[in-house]
Formats: sequence, C-alpha cells, structure tokens
Amino acid sequence: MNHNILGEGTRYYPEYWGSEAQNAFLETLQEGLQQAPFFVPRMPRTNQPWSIRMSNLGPLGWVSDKSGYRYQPTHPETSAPWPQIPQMLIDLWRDVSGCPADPECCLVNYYDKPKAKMGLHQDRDEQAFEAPVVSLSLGDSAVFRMGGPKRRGPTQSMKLHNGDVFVFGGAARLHYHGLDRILYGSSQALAAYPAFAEGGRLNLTLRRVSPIA
DNA sequence: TAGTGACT
DNA sequence: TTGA
Repeated sequence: MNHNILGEGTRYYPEYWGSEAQNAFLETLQEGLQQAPFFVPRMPRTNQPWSIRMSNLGPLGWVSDKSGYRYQPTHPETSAPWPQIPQMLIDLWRDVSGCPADPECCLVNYYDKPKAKMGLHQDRDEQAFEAPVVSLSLGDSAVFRMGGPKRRGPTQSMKLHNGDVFVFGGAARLHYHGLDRILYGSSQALAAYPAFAEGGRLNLTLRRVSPIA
C-alpha cells in the first residue's frame, strides 16, 4: 500500500508562478519588509532561537516568543502594524483556496541559512480550520515533510521548488508537516533582490485566522 | 545538496 | 514545543 503525501485535502501546483509573476511579487515583498523587518522567532519557555527569520503581512501576524504562539496585529519589535497582503497573493488565495473569505495573515518564513529548517508541527493557532493553508515557495528548493494527524506515524517527503504552491485543507488541514532542509544555492530566483541577498528560500503561507461568518 | 523519519 |  503506497500512502501518498498528496492525499485528501492537499493540492500541489508545480510552478504556479513563472518568473515574471515572481519578480513582480518579490519587488512588492521587498518593499513591505522595509516596514516589517524580519525577526528571529524563539521557542516558548526556553527562548531558544529558531534557524529561520520571519515576518508577516496582513491584519494579523503569527509570532512565537518566550510567552508562546499567537496572532497579533503588530510587529513584535517595532509595534508597527503589518503591511498589507499584496493583491497578487489575494488573487492566488481566491484561485486555489476554495474559501469564500479572504486571508488575514501571510506568514513570511525566510530560510536564509544553509542549515535553516523547521521541525514537524501542526498549524493550529487559527480559529478557522475549514479554511486551508496556502503555501508559496520562492528561491531554493526544499525537502518538505508531510505526516498525519498525530505526531508519531508515517510521514512522507517531497521537494518543493521555486514558484510552487502547496495547499493543505480538509482532512490535511491539521496534519503535521515540517521542512527537513533546504537545497541551498539551488535557485537564483532571489539573487536580484537586496533583501534576500543571502539566497535561501522564502515560504509564504496564507491563512484565515478568525472564524468565517 | 541521497533518503530516511520515530523517539525523548 | 514550529527545537535538539
């Protein structure tokens, strides 16, 4: 029996965006990040820093620090509101999410170092599990791992590449997932942008946070 | 630049 | 414990 990572509730759109769309978006993202600079998230309680850098766009941003995980309307270091979610991402959400309500958060994870990764976890801080999580990959390819509803249990890995969109909703909405590692230097897509001069991988995840009326 | 992948 |  060959249980497939692309099971019920997940959808994979290889190279959803070509280079023209990517470049238009990266330009906009770079501007947004001037108002919401990357910060280093930390583990609750231990305060241990993560290997990635993070920012957000939209009315709500997801943050993790010593006091826990939460969504909040402002940047944790500057206290400024997060920049707007670019229209290109709203359009992407409307195209692939199947959700009648627009996203409220775009979490921007920047895997900027060769060793950057993220352990297996659930996205469960939202109040609208009927809306999917929509993930866009830009830059270096990465080894993504998808599991099931419990932390222990079978997992499967797949590569995500520059421009790919991965959607997990339905039965997969609360499934464990993580990022084993990036294939550092595998893409030049970020090279022209000073904000992403280190290269690496950007992952943008669109989420609905509050209940859908 | 493999692929693996559960336990504390 | 979205880490080690």
